[in-house]
Formats: sequence, structure tokens, C-alpha cells
Amino acid sequence: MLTPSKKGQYTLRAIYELAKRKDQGPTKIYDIAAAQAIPRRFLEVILNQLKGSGFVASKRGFYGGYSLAKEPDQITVGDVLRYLQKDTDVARCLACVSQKGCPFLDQCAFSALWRKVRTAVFKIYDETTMQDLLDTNEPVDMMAKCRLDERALGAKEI
Amino acid sequence: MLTPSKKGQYTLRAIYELAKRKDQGPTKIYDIAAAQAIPRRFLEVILNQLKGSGFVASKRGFYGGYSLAKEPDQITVGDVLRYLQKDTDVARCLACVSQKGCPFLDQCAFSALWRKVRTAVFKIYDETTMQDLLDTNEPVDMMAKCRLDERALGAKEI
DNA sequence: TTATTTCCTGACTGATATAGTCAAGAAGGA
DNA sequence: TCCTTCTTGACTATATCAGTCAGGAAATAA
Repeated sequence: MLTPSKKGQYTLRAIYELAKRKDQGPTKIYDIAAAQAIPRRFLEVILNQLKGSGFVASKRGFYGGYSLAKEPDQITVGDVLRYLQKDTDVARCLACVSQKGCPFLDQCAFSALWRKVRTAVFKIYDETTMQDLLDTNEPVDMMAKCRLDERALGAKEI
Repeated sequence: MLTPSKKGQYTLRAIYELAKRKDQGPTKIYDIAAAQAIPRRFLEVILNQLKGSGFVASKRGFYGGYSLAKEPDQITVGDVLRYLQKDTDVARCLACVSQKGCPFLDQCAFSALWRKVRTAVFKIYDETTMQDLLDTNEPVDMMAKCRLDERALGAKEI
């Protein structure tokens, strides 16, 4: 799981969106979903799983929604991905790319390679904060949003 | 597909095994399968797909089998993985980890990040030749083989 | 020539993980 | 009281991946 699944990417996008709106009070699930092109129902599940993470806070009712619980420069991509992985990592070779039951245990010819890759990838993830993503992307976000709105017109339900 | 699927790993292992036996004439599928703990029937499929790759050569009949068609230091992990990917990469954002149909096209906040990761990973893959794998792993291979043989006793069919 | 051994090929099946949906309820505000 | 929003868990769909099978073709041996 070095490369995030769709769910992982939705999670990152959702947090990114909250970072972008961090001074605007709670954001509704619907709005996050629309802004980041995430299926709304699915996003409900995702945000729910983020409960104990400390990245986000929620509030119910009329003025409810989600908001960021930390400063954007205090959340790295690595933090988020690690949180998502936390339950799925049982009884497997830490180096191996394969999920479980490696017949070579830690002696496989490739284990050093996988370890190297893993390290390199997480180094990048750990060096990237939400603030970094905001900084490098501010100028083009408007364009992205336009294109998104166009698409939203043809969509059934978000 | 930055991290190889099981099939991708089997492929690498098979080539690795051939590299190890490169001076012993053709090796039978069965023997490769046994040595590397790969399901035999599946390995047939895999080796078949390696046909046009130039990594391996095959020969039928009594003294038949597979052999390496290049020197081990002329085959990198990157070469192999790229060969396997060659047909699966249609119409998707080159940077994105997600499979297809990104609504953000090339403007997504994460695209630079994914690109970075992709580059870092393939740098490692491209720097690793089969010879490297042989060199770093020679001493422990015997042990791995022992453990494998133990397991083979309990196996139905290899 | 015949038998045996091996690779060759494509179609088929099954498992598993991922993606996504739904419905009913609880809390907060108007 | 009513409406809006999050909450929760169970449910379903789908796609990819992993693996199997059967029958044929080439190479060698006898």
C-alpha cells in the first residue's frame, strides 16, 4: 500500500479541501464532495473513519460540518496514509510489496529492494504537508474548479 | 502500478532464478516454479507473456526449458516492470496513482507529488539489475531454499 | 515411426479487495 | 416542532487479480 487506493486519495483530497477552507468554519460533507469530485455517500464513510485521527473535527446540525483540527503545516501526507494503514498491516514481511504469506520470510532476494522503495516513498510523503500542497497549487485551483463545475452539470447525484 | 502485483513479483523471481542458473542450460518451468514458490500453471502464463521481451528464450522438447537471453547485469527491475505495464497504460494522467478518469486532469493538487514518487521509485528500479540481486543475496539463498523444501513436502502440486 | 517430454495458447473459473449505496437514527439549531 | 446535518453499520456491486485446465505443437529419444 505504498500508492494510495482511491479511498486513500479521496481521504487526502478531503483533508486538503478542509485545509483550503480552514478559516471559514465547518464545511458540509456535500460541499467537500462536490469540490473534490468524491461520491458523497462514500465520503461519509471515509470521514467517519477519520474520527479518532485528530486531523478533523465534526459538528452536527444546521451550521454543522467538518473542519480541520490541526494547522495545515502540521499534517503530512505520510501521517494520513499511515493512519489509514494502521489496521491492515498484520503478519506480513515489512519490506515486501505482496500482502501476506511470503514463503521467503525475510530472506528473499528482493526484500532489500522493497525496503528501499518503501523508505524512499515515505520520505516524500513525510516531507509533504497539506500547507505545501496548498502553496504549490493555489494559482491553478480556480481553473480546476471551473472544469469541475462543468462536469457537475451532467452529474446525477453528488 | 508502482508496486508490482503478485504476478509482477513472480515475473521478477522467475527471471532472477534464470539469472542464477544462467550457465546451466535451459531450466524447466517446473524447476523455476519449485525454486521460487510460484504456482506452476500460472508461471506458464507468465513466461508466455514474456515472449517478445527479449529477457528470456525458450526451447521445447526433452532437453527444453527457459534460459536467460541477456546478461544479468543488462536486465534491470525497471526494464521488467515497464515491459509488464506496457499495455495497461492507456488514457490516464501519468502522474496520478489512480487508474483512470481523473476529474482534475493535470491540474490536481497532488499531481506533482505523485510524479515525484513515481520518479523516485523508478530511479531505484532502474538502478537495480538482476546481477545486483544475485550479488547481495548469494549467501542466504541456501537457507531460503531449505525452508522452501520443507514447505514443499506439505504441498499438493507445484 | 512412435512415444515422451516439454513448452504453447487461449479460454475459463474463483477469490478477494475495493468502491460505492442505503436506511434509520441522533444531535444541533431555527 | 421541524429541518438540517452528521453517525453508524450493514449491505451490494464490480473489477481486478490470481490461478486452473485442456488440448495442441515442437523437439528429442528409442
